[in-house]
Amino acid sequence: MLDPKFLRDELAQTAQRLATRGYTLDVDAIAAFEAQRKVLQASTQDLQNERNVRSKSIGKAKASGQDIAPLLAEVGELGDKLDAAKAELTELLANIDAITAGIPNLPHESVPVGKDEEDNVEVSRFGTPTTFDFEAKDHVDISAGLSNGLDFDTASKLTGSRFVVMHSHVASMHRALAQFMLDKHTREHGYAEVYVPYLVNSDSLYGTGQLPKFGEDLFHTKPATEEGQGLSLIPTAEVPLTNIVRDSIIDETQLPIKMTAHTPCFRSEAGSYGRDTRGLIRQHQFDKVELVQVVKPEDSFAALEALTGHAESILQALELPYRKMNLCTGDMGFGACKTYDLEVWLPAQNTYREISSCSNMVDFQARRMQARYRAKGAKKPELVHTLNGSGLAVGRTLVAVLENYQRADGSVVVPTVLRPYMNGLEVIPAQ
RNA sequence: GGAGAGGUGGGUGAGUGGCUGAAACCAGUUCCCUGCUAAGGAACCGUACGUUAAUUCGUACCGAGGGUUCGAAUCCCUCCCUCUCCGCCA
Repeated sequence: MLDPKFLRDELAQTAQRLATRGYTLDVDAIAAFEAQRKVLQASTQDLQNERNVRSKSIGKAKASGQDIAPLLAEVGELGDKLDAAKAELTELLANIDAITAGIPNLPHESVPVGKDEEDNVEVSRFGTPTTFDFEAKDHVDISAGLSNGLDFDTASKLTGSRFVVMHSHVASMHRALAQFMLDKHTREHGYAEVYVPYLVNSDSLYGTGQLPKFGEDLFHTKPATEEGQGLSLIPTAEVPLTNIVRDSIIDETQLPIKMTAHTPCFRSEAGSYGRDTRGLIRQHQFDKVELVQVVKPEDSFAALEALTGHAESILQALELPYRKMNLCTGDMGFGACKTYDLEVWLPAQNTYREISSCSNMVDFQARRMQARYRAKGAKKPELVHTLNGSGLAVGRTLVAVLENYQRADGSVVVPTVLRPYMNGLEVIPAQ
């Protein structure tokens, strides 16, 4: 959510900046609603003041034994007028809320202006794309030669499409990857490990920006109605981790807060029917190790660089070739002010694919969550800045390892850093 | 799931219809006294929105949402959460 004052005062400028990300701000509607709001709010408060004053005088009159009947008669129609004004104001505020809650974040000035992923800007590259002196297989074919490591048929029997069952060494490598990531972030990068619920309420989803606009991307435990309090499966650990600081005022000395969690993530993938139907790339359920930081406003852009570096360090340790992209205005997520995507090299697809997305949300989520901190000596608490990033998506990392570490005989080498987590196994043998 | 008790400001905790935006204590901030590895005294000390020259004034908020009333932290209803006992269970 944007600063309502800024939105009001800099309406034209806001509209212009939002246009770069393909969002059309209804300037006229907002201006009209705001003008109404100001008048209506003032008049409603005046009515309330009058009622308070009169009620108080009734109380005093009664206490001193006077007859209060005439006073009561005077107040008669005040209540009706007040109720009407309140109702009108409530409706107006709801209308304004509906608009502002759906406005995406403003892009940072360092974000390239562009329409879609074609306009993202490559920042850096690590490693050189893996090449083979045999025809590279994709992870589905590779795993088929490894005791059916990835078993999509059984998963579709159990549940449906876009789910997977993993077997034996592949399952254990999947676990090893998550363990390795958590260990690295907690031991080397200063993140505190956190275990969180996988079901969250709608307040949490509103706080991080999934609601009210993107409810259809989530799995809900019961139909999400307007009043519904049904729980939803988390689409990312960003939701529970970030909402830990919702509705709280943090002492300055507690910042920065750096948290990491390994969780499954559940996404309905409603808008991607034909895309990535093969393999592990786009699943309804996947594991991810998430990084979240809560920082002081002046630190957030430096924190984004650091956090992205933490995610990169996993790819580097696994010696997977990747590139770092600065997302353009048109390709960024709803709440992001600036985002780096990390894209890993997938030989079979002969391309780079997203494996991590690291964003600085600045005060966008903090304002929705009312997450603030108090600086020493400051009278007013100030909104914190929040950041999050995948460190990394475990399923896609498994894909990248299988494809980049495959050998001509169908076996797959286990990356050195994972071997301690896999009982010293050096190679997953072909069947 | 059953029975009972509760949810008040950073913390503890008063407050059952008006003089309570909220006692008291602790923590915190500032000042005074004192000079020493302590203590004593005083003041300040919630958040948001609107308004103002202003820390001025106004409005709202005592788990959330409704209701009763001229007036609700206080009464009624619904929901959420916490605690105790019982049941069940990984």
